Amino acid sequence: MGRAPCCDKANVKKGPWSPEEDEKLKDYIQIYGTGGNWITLPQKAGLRRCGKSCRLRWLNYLRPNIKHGEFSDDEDKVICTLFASIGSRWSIMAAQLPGRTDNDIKNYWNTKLKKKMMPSLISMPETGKPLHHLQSPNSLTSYSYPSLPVFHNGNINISGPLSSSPASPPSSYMYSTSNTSKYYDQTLSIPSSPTTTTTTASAAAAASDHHHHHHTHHYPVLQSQGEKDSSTLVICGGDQASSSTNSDGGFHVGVYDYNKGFGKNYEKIKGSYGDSSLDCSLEEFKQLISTNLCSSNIDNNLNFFVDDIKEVEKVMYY
DNA sequence: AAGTTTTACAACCGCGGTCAT
DNA sequence: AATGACCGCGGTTGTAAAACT
Repeated sequence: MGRAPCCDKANVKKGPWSPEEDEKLKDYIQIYGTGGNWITLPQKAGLRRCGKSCRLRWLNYLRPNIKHGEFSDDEDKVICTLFASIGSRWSIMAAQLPGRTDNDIKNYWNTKLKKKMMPSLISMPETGKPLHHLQSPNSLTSYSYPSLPVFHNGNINISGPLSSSPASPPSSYMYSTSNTSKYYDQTLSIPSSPTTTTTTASAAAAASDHHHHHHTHHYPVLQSQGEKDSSTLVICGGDQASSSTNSDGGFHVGVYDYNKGFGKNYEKIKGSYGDSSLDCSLEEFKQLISTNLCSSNIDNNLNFFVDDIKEVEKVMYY
């Protein structure tokens, strides 16, 4: 037999939190902490809420040092960078952006950033062959590419820590926003399935998850290599970039120049450029990948892969 | 000014992994 | 070992505010 039920579902309040409830929760946690048990917390704090709801409210809104309001350009870039390499791992992104929550980032991406980026996706003429012929024959559980080219943009360098938090994840996982223009070799070590970690240390925990039974992938980050201040970004989101309704996994790709925006020679995807372009199917994105990478002016010196552990084609492209 | 549509974001839901009983 | 709750995560929904017609 399991534990006792967490709460009386019929007797808990739902919906927006009142200022009084906020105060109660804040006061309680400031005095007693969460005690590592959200389920008993609401009762102790005198709240008619589910523990899960309290946790969410605290983490996303009441917790100290939460940043609200506009995202900076640097934050935009970090989000784009991470989305390009790891997809919708919002909690990992949040770990790289002090004061931002995964929910914040998720909302920001879905409502603003995606729209900002997607209309400029380049769709090249369908002349390139699909990359399936380059697919790795092996079903690998781990990738680690030496000297991977990484993408960078004018401001983001993937190396040093973004924050100086003592709980910073390993530097191999960190992004900085310094303005120096250098190239770095970089892999991201991210478990294919997030493990149970604390929110603040999720990235570190994820990055150090090699011993765990989860598959650990070293995600290459793509960069157009060329002149020193190239700011071309190859966006190729992971499978989790898709909504849950996409059972075959999402894969987003595009080329973005932070200085100029996306190239102007994009074309409509199945004639649906515009608002509906945001709803491009996975196949369209894959096509985009194929055509872009086979025929684009992006340097061929790219490493490219898709995670086939999750039943998406795995491609290595050098 | 009123009605309609769009946007932004807080909160909920459901899932997978973990853990307590 | 089996069962079922807990936890954290990502996706989705609800709704108030803003923008538009």
